[in-house]
Amino acid sequence: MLDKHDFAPLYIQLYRILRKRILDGEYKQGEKIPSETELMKSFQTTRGTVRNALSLLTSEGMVEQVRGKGTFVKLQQLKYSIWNFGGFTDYLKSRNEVAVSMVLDQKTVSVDGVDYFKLVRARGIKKERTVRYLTVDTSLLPVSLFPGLDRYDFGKESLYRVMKQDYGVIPTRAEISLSVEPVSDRVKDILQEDRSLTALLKAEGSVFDQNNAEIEKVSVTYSSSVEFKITANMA
Amino acid sequence: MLDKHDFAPLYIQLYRILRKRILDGEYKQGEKIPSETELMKSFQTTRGTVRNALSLLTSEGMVEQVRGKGTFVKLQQLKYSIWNFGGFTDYLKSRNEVAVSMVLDQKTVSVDGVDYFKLVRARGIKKERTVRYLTVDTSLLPVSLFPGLDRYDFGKESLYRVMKQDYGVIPTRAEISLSVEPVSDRVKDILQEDRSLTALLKAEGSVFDQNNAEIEKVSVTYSSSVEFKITANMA
DNA sequence: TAGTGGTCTAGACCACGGT
DNA sequence: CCGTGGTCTAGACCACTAG
Repeated sequence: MLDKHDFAPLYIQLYRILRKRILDGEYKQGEKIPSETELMKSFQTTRGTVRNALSLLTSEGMVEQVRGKGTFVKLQQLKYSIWNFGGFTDYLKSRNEVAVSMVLDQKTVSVDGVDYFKLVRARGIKKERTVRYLTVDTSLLPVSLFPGLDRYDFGKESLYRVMKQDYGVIPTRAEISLSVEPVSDRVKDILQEDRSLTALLKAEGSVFDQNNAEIEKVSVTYSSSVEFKITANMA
Repeated sequence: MLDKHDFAPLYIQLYRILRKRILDGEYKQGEKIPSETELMKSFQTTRGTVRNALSLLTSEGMVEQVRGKGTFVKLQQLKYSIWNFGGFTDYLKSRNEVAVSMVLDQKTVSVDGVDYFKLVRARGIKKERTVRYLTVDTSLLPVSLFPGLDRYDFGKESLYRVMKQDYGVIPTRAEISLSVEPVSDRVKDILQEDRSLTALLKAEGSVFDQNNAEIEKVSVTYSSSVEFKITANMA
């Protein structure tokens, strides 16, 4: 049931409930979920609120609404085999590579009145005696969620391991926008790119936890030697 | 003024009007546009309709709504978040845009002893009288799977519609590799990119049907105004 | 305090799909 | 025909911003 006095708006509460049911398999892939009218009644709310919740799910690609028929679970989750989001270190370990991180900058910044811990790292792999950096990452982590994060040495610690084990925050979903961006000479040198090259692939977005709270704003510039592969299901 | 008997819903009409004013510079970058209440009055409609229109502009990144202050023009280069594979036409239709295709090349080629129908198209949207091309696509379709495909005019037909309806082939999965690639002046001109720009985002890969048979080799070059968005689940 | 956008209610009519 | 989602109306109260 929805709680009028909850911190979150009703439509967000409903959205979370429906989302959980889908992810838990209560509503299965391709199946019809209750109609807007049914949701209205069972959650004792109005259609506007129900539609706000459903429009969130629709924009996330989790359900599809069809006029005259109903709302169906889509769950076409774009899978990707790609670096970084959700486990650079783990990914490399599974490939029998040794991950290395170099902290380029580390400080507290304020954006729109919110304090963030800003972490800029070059990340790559070590082979024999040589290190090859593959990405330059900038992470913004809310101080409110991760107090004392500046105590860690992220040249040695994995950020995601700390988030999970020491703060109990589990990265669950990432919304990422890709673009081609000009890069500075400094970044080119770090990634061992030729100075004559002008632009690199950049991924920018947010990472969310299981409660759909934004836990990290992230921006990653990829070396041209990285292959960015994704698999998309379009059923 | 909005027309109740128009083909398009009121909020789409209002959305188009506001978008035009922004693109024409009537509302300038960073400026405040009329409040929801003012729009209600001047267009003789209700707040729900106004908010539907504004939420379209917001999701496109053309305006930003700030509680207590107002709605401001963002205009960070209008970005289209497009997932091209599996439904360029459908995607645009869902946004009430008109998709346009221009065939740049069309012939039969042989690769490794296999015959393919090669189709090169520029694809984009039409607004009023102007066409804006967003991608340049190259498709290689096996002649064995699609005999007689050269009869179609893909300046008018949707390739995926023909594949599904006329050949019963349903695109199900795509494996795509992203990279930053130098582009020719010809492509720059088509996508209305500055000549000084050197590289664009390119997606290259294969599309498979429900039986996991490769039905299309594809290569897409994206205009820099396209925002390539993905959602990744990392659970 | 006045104005803004954020949320919510309680209705209404419509176009569409399936019976 | 009925049920579905799509659109629209006409209000309401709230939290936030600014003068």
